[in-house]
Amino acid sequence: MVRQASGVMSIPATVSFDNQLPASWMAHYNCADVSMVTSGYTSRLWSQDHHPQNWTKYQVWEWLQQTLDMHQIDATSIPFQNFDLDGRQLCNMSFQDFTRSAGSVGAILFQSLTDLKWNGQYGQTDMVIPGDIKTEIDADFPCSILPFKEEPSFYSPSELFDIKSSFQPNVTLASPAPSSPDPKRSQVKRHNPRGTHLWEFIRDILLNPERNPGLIKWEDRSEGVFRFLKSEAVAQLWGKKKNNSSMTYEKLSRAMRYYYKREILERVDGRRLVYKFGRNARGWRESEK
DNA sequence: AGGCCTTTTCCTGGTT
DNA sequence: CAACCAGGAAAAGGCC
Repeated sequence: MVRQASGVMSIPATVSFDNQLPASWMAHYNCADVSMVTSGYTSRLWSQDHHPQNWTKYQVWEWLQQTLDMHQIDATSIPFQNFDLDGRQLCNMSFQDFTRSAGSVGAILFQSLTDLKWNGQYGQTDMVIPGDIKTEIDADFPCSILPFKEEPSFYSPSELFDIKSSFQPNVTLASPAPSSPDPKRSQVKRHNPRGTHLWEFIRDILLNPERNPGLIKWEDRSEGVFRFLKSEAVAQLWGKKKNNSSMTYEKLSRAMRYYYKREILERVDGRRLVYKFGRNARGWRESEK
């Protein structure tokens, strides 16, 4: 049987980088309003009225992640702890500081920051994404589509609600960063970026109510119970993300059922299209203190 | 190269 | 009957 290529990306289930983030980042992350972070955050991050100079450490971290994602650079290839800085400190770094802190990737980071400082927008120089949706795509799909699609515009603007996972630290980075900038480790590593797991994709739709066109809704926000309103539409969107035009709710739901065993989801009996986040699902609570 | 992991695909059978 | 739900089985791909 010939099966369709799907361009699947996956992340080891066991990855966690909670212990790699500087304490200050985690503190910020824990205190952050998740809905703010996932919806308007990225656009605010790039906007003129939020100059890099004024970034918090957490925003620096966000920028770092998104820039790496844009360039398909493995996040583990740079020592994140060298960027435990706020925006002011970051803006004071010279080109040499960047290369010292991140090897060859430092040049890319320097370029990104320079663009943001002077243009208020990144990607003026080398991005191939056309038009007005560029920034939005970059921000919203930091690690999903660029690597496989030459033309990310296959996402129509209406589909550009945030499907992003970058705000969730425990899935985006895979392994401990090296303690010092090793030139070999710091080389640009062109491999497939971390994809988003299905449950994260679902979660991120839920966390963007204002931009989620009635696909999934919370049934019980505090308990993590949610319901699919447009099951096939969600499946189609998931399929698009995976470059798989034959995705259906039937198949998506099979993948969802595999999460029961791993306690990422809990079964909700007797209610059609209803699921509940389990103890191993992260990042969906309003406050995760 | 091979094993692990997360889906994807298909299927049988049951339920709403 | 259509749309779901439950899982088994096998395989696709990606990653290490």
